[in-house]
Amino acid sequence: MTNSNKDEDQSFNIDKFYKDYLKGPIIFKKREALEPSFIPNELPHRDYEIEKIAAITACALKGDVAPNLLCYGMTGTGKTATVRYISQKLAQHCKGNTPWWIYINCNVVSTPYRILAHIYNTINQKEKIPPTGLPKDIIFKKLLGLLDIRIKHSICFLVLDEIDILIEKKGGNEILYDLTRLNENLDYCRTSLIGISNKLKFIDYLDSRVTSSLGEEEPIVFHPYNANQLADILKQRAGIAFPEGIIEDGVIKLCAGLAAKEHGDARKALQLLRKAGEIAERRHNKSISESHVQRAQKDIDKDHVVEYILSMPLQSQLTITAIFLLRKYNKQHIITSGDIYDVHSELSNRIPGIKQLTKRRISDYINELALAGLISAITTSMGHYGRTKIINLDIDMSLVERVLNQIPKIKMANLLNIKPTLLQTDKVRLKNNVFKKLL
DNA sequence: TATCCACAGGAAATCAGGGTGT
DNA sequence: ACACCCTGATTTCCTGTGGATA
Repeated sequence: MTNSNKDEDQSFNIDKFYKDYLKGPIIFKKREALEPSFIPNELPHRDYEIEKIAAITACALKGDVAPNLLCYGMTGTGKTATVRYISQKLAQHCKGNTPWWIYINCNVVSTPYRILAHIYNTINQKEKIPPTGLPKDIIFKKLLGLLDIRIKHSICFLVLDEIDILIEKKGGNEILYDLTRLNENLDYCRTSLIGISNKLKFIDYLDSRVTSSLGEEEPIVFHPYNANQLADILKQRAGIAFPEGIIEDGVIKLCAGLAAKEHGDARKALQLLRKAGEIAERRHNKSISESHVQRAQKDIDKDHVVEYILSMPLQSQLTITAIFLLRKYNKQHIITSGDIYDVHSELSNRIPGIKQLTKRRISDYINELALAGLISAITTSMGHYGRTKIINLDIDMSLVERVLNQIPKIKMANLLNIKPTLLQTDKVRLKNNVFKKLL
């Protein structure tokens, strides 16, 4: 994995490991069946939603444009899967002009320019639009031409997944408006938009010009699955993914129950089952038991934290390092955003090529960390002593230390062993005493 | 009751780094 | 070489704020 555990792993023998691995019992028959991208032949408990979307999109079979459409629902309620399922079915029943489906995940393809370029590049694999450099209106015109020439008299569905993220950014409303007006500028081809959103309230931020066009049809709401429904989904997928008799009694129920607690997230349920299977596989067990699921649950939470921290920009990692140090060297100390700023400044001075940031920027980083659930930050007024955020680390200190140690620049500068100068002053001690009284 | 602290957080501007066509 | 484009990160500028204190 990393070279940080070198000492413990000295005796690791990779050849033996692979040989043993192959000798172990077969747990998976088809692992992909548990992946979020897998679309099964049947989607249990989504009949109502399938029927509605099928009704709205059916006119594409006769070559007519379908009205634009919005799908709402929390993560793991089957929105994307349902839309993909419909696209497959529609293609099966189409004679002649099969509609095009272009998927855009607005979390990945996140700017107006890139959305236009992505659509263009999906249709035209030969001559691609560069990732940056051209004016937007040029791309728009090129796209119009391409749609008329390549797609001609067919229908093109543009699926905007996680559309709420697009709206939050500047220019999001404009690009949506442009996309809703594509048909007015096209001679032959016709396009329909399907927006998929995790948030219900995102429609409030929508430009009224966009709302009227995107809200032609009543939005389709995907309700969370309950534990029984999740169990049905798991049984179906487990039947594909595992050979018979691998799963012990109660495993499905446990996965379903755990995921039902998290707003009925089917993705989480499937992830649990897959992870449990992988743990069983690694331990050379012949079947998957409830203890594997419990272990999987713990691993998933930890993995999430580790992955998140490692994927953050260095400045953000330094912010959490600052919080870590404040906690490490003074357990009683109340941490405020000002403290974090001071320590962050001290740390950034120790890493070559890293700029000291402003308070404003640190404030944003603190909010991001809080949003990710790594810390909690509560704005509190200390009266005469000002208004600030009181910050607490919400994850295990030893886990933070281990992860931060994996970041080369932090490890090299030995940041985790620096006692912040801030904590060595009397100023902070006095402030801390006043704050404690007030709280 | 006015004051004042230490920020919160919105909006717009700026900068650097990727690119374009001419 | 040059003028221009797009993006993401950050800075600058700004107004707002809850409640202990004088």
